[in-house]
Amino acid sequence: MKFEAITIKDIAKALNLSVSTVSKALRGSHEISQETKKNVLEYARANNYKPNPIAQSLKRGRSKSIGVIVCNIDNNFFSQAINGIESIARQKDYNVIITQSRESYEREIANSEHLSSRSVDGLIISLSAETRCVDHLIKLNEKGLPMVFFDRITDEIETHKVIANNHLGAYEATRHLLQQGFRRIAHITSSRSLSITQERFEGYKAALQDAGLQPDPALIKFVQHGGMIQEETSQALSQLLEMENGPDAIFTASDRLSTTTLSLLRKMNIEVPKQIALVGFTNSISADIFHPSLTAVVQPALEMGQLATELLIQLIESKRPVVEFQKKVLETELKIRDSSLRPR
Amino acid sequence: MKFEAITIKDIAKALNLSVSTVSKALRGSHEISQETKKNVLEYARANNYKPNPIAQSLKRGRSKSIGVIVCNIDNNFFSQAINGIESIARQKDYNVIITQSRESYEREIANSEHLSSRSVDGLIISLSAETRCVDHLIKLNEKGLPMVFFDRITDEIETHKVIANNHLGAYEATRHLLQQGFRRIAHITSSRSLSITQERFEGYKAALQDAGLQPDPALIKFVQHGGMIQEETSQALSQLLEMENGPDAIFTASDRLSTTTLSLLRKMNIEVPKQIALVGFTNSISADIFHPSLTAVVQPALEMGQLATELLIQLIESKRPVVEFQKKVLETELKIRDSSLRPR
DNA sequence: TTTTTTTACGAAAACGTTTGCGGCGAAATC
DNA sequence: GATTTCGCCGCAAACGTTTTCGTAAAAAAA
Repeated sequence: MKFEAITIKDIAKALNLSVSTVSKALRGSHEISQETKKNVLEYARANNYKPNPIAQSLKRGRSKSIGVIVCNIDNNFFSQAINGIESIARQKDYNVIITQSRESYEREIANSEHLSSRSVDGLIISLSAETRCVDHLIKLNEKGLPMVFFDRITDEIETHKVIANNHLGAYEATRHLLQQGFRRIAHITSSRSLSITQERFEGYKAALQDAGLQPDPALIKFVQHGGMIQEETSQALSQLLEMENGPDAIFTASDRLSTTTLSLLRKMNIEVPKQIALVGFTNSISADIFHPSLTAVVQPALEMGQLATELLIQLIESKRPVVEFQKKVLETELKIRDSSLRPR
Repeated sequence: MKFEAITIKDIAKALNLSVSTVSKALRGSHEISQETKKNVLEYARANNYKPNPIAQSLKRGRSKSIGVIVCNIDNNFFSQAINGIESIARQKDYNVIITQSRESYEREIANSEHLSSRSVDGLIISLSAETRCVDHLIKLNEKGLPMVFFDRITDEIETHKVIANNHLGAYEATRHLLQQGFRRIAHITSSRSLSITQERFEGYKAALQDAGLQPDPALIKFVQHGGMIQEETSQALSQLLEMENGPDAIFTASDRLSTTTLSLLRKMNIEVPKQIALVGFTNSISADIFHPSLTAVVQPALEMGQLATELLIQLIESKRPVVEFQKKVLETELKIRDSSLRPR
């Protein structure tokens, strides 16, 4: 509110009461008579009184808001997760401040410090691709700021975590390609430092090994910024295509990476899946109208966001310090479409 | 910060100064000696002092934050616009609180009130599809809360507005279809109450009329929630397809509507553009890997977000009340791809 | 030396709340 | 009738700042 904005003081003056009485009446304290309460509540409602959250924050030391740090909003997985976060937060009367690291370590630090100094009551965070060191978060955590990690997590901080079953998701995707008869399956993935990268990589390798194949290092490409910088993806893809004994299929390990790879293959006039098959992690709602429609490992993004938020609020509102932390693993779903089907 | 968090008081105590002196020193006031300033600054830096923004907000009556209300984050146009908003905001040291109306009038009201009571310094808003009455915003505006509309605007409030050239964008899209030889061009669009709906509708009609054609009301479908509810889109599309003299092309007027329509057509095994051509408004970065690749009117979403934010901050920081308001119109771009090409 | 100006700092109020504590009148207990 | 209890309310401090005003001491002017 800018101009007027009625305060407790105004109510007190109007009703000939003290501010403390009004405050207590509004909060329904037992030490205020029914009649006074009624008067105050009525007057408050009639004049559209809204407590000033800034003052409340200052006084109570909590802001009823939670901060979110993701690498990028403009990404189906994260925007869906944010929908989940928002739905729970609004239900529990918290509000949400969203920030983007854009895969930059610097910005992740800046955002986390900014949020904490703005007194968010807790943090939901998915690490940036550049992040190798989480000291900035450890510091905040030690100061008592509750936090929950989701998707891209770290082992260095003990707190609740929510992830998809990346290992199994990647395993199933790779196995599916193997079942279709592909043998030279390349893997384009994100920064090596990311937990999701490692987990999905392991799943990929496990599937190959279970099929009696050795992973070929030449077929594995790490893209530093997870597809945010198209040039990086393009370079990785070109290297694969220039091999004398190149891949007959590609498994891409992140949302942006998958769409970019498909787009690049199309620009190069490489037919999918005829020349190269493709399976990717993606939460794009348009995967079925791609050309070809894209076989995808989809994560329960909405549920992950919801769960992370529930855990965070639990942490925030817990009376005694929480010492037992959970790592929730939600299942992915493999949606088989055209891009991975062996042409007869 | 939770536990410790060093305050001005702590600095004052440590340096044997008063709080006011420290405060002034930190802000570089001229009435503090160089030496004291140096001491204070040094101590502050050494102990990682960060002013408490909550206290500052309370004192100064401004929060250095701006609120954003869009219908849906999970939408390319809006997530790109938000990227633009965030980039300018961070540059000018504001932070951004994002909320979603999800096309609901109720939630738009709730969000706007919540944001204003949280003392955002200004509002950037794109109206929901359900919104017919903007009294809630008029009230806030009259109270002195600066606001800027973008994309889905209203004539009932005098303030800065940022839109794309919807009329021309729609005109060009329709003309392109006409040039390709299509004659029965349907139009699937959002809620009638939306400014973008009207502007795009007018552009569509103008193109038809300039080609000597009369718009056929039977070919025009208004979808209440702008494609957020798939069933609504599906129904509109079915009605078009069941006509005895149905359309040979469709022009969809919003992001979600376009992808949903393409998806539905594919599910129905209707070939695009062979049986029906398609042009849509969309900012999807994947439009070129759709099947078929989608001819699209794309809006300068990022720039729109940036411009809206610049205008808002201008409004917020202006000394005297602004009375002259601008309506910025940015040009769209028609990206011609396969979905609209007349098969030979 | 006395007066004026300047410099450098502190006291205190204010922003809008919440909350512990003390007080006062009336009812209840003895 | 004196004491205790209890219901109801106000005072004042506190949260961390910013800002106005007052005032010492030092410097400059007389």
